[in-house]
Amino acid sequence: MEQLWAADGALTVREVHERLAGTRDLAYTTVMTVLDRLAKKKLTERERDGKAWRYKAAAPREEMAADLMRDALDRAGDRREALVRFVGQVSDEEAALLRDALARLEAREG
Amino acid sequence: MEQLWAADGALTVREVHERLAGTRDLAYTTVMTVLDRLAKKKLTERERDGKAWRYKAAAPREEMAADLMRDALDRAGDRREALVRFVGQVSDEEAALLRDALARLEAREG
DNA sequence: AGCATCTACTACGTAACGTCGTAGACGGCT
DNA sequence: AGCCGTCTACGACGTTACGTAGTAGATGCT
Repeated sequence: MEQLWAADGALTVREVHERLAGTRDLAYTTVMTVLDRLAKKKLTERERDGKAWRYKAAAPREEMAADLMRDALDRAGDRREALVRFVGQVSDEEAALLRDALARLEAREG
Repeated sequence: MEQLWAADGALTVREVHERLAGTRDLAYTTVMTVLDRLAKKKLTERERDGKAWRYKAAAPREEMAADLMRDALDRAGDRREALVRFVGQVSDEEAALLRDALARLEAREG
């Protein structure tokens, strides 16, 4: 149900429901409940728009992924070991991306 | 229930149960069920030892963490962006560890 | 044969999640 | 004013995962 991230800005329940109508046949209230629960979990923010709520992702998909990676790392015990294993699993391309990201970080922080 | 990783090698249900007896007051069968379920999920391997099973972690805690990090990354959409955000969240020390791990990888793979 | 040990199977409560329905509030149109 | 459509709030149900545990039955030692 997180294809809401695929959509762009802040959407109302109706809009999300309409966008989903093509691929999935969901009740309007289903979409509502999900959006509401996401909001409760702070994964989504909402603001009033007339009588309706307008939802938008609290953080982009990529931020969520990064958060999950952090969580995983935090449960590792030996961080060094976990990181070593992680980069060992990663594709060459991803390793390059990582190096790049680290380089940028260094540049930004000195 | 994953303090089984804290223990070292392959343990039988009874042994795990005994080790846990100090901190948690669990029924023998509880330990058994958990170990069995972990085995079903391939998180643990078991081999016969007389009539008993002897369980050992299929992968160390750190490997599991690395796997989770991979999973998270795979759900990211834009990997580059996710990695950038991830290194942005990471502590200086962890960034250093990461750099180190990448350097080793490079050395090993050419 | 009897007893201890161990496994397999089942069960129960709780929690999260996807799915949905009903009830009620609010605003526009006639 | 009264009806109708739109939207929300809240509750509900099935499924799955998980922690906990009991019972039944196999197996092996004495």
